[in-house]
Amino acid sequence: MMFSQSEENYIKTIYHLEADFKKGISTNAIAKKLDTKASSVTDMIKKLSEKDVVTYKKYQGVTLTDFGKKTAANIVRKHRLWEVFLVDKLNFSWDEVHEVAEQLEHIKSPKLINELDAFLEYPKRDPHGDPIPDKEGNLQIIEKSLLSTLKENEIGVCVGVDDSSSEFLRFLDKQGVALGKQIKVVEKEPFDGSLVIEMEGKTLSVSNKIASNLYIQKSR
Amino acid sequence: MMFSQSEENYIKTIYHLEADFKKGISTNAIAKKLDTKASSVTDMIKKLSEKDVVTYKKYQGVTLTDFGKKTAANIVRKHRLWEVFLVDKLNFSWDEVHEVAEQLEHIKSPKLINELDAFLEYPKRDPHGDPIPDKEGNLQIIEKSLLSTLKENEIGVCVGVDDSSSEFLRFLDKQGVALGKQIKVVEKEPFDGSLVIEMEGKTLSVSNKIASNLYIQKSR
DNA sequence: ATATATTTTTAGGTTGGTCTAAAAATATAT
DNA sequence: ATATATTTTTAGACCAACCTAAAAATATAT
Repeated sequence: MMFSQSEENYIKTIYHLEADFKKGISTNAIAKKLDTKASSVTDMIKKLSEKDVVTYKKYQGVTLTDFGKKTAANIVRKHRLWEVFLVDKLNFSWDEVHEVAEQLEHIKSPKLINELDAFLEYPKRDPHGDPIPDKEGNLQIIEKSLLSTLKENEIGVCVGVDDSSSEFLRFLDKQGVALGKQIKVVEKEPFDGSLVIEMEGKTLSVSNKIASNLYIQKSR
Repeated sequence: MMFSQSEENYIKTIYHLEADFKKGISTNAIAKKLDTKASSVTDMIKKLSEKDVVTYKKYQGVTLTDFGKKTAANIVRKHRLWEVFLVDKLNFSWDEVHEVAEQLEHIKSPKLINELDAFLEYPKRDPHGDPIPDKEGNLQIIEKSLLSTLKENEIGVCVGVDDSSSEFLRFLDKQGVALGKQIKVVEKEPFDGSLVIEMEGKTLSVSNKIASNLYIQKSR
């Protein structure tokens, strides 16, 4: 089955929404993510339902079928592999990759994506720490916690970001925060939720907003 | 100015046709190349004319403006750089690259293409020997002659193909013919236009059809 | 429980890119 | 030079993907 770019964008969006909110994704939620109107979403949902990508009952929201999930995982796989390519080979920084990967993910060629995977030496994560689904659509889940949920003296490694907006990522760059770096919570400030952390010997203070968008894999 | 994929395909097609037949490309010629109907071409031509990509007088065919030429060269640049990438980095063979490059050429990101160019070490030719336009749209012309026009005992290097169909390219692969190989015409057979050549010490006979699709840069 | 607000769907319209069929312009042949 | 053939354009339609505005269904508040 072949999908248009537009269809692929809907499929991917529903996939991401399901990861956050389980089943029954609302028309409005999709419309908001894709920056379209609810009526457009209804139209597309009907088409995707015809194609057995989603199950749909009027007014009850939408859920990906197994086929839909697999299709979505494949698009995400392509998106994230391209992101790795852009960062590792073409000197993009992690805040620049998204919009280009949004285009590249729609290129249709199984050989291309398999060869790219091999060329990049089968990466497991994209530049933001998100896992790359394998050919079958399975993706390994990592134990990760928001930095803001760590207790004092807990130690972990930075493995991902929740918000991946350019502003946030550039801010992290400026602070010297990057994936793989070890972080130790030195002190938590109950007043505003900010916390003092230690990273590469240096001590710095991060606001609650930052801490709620940084994922840490706890060491134990 | 931003162009749709469809517009870009028309622009590129007109560019290639102009390279072969100078100015005033006919509606039918474009329709044939793009495998569409003449009426569709007329519609699109009007739009491209509005956007100052082509000059157009009813019934008189179409010619690219300077702006159109530059736009076209940029698309061709992208197409050919991607072809180099596919062959050099992803193990594609020269007969497999075209349709994927047809998709990749529409990706919009100046940074992407400049970094790709650098990553590939500024290649001057694509895998079929065709020149890659530079950022300004200039492309270096090489002195090349069809193998069929060489005289006996003339020597040259294989620098390109005219027909780049998969069948032809795979045939060349089978014969051991590749870009950069030195070829010497040993004998010309006036009867059927076939000729005997010497390549890497081996002697082989090639039909006129082959010889009329292989470009040689003469040594002198 | 009823009224009000919100969400979702329907109905109908727009745009880009395509098509067919017919009309108009140009080219070719005798 | 006129008739015929070919090419090109126009007119009108279709489809995908979007839109607005109104109607229908569902959710919320008192």
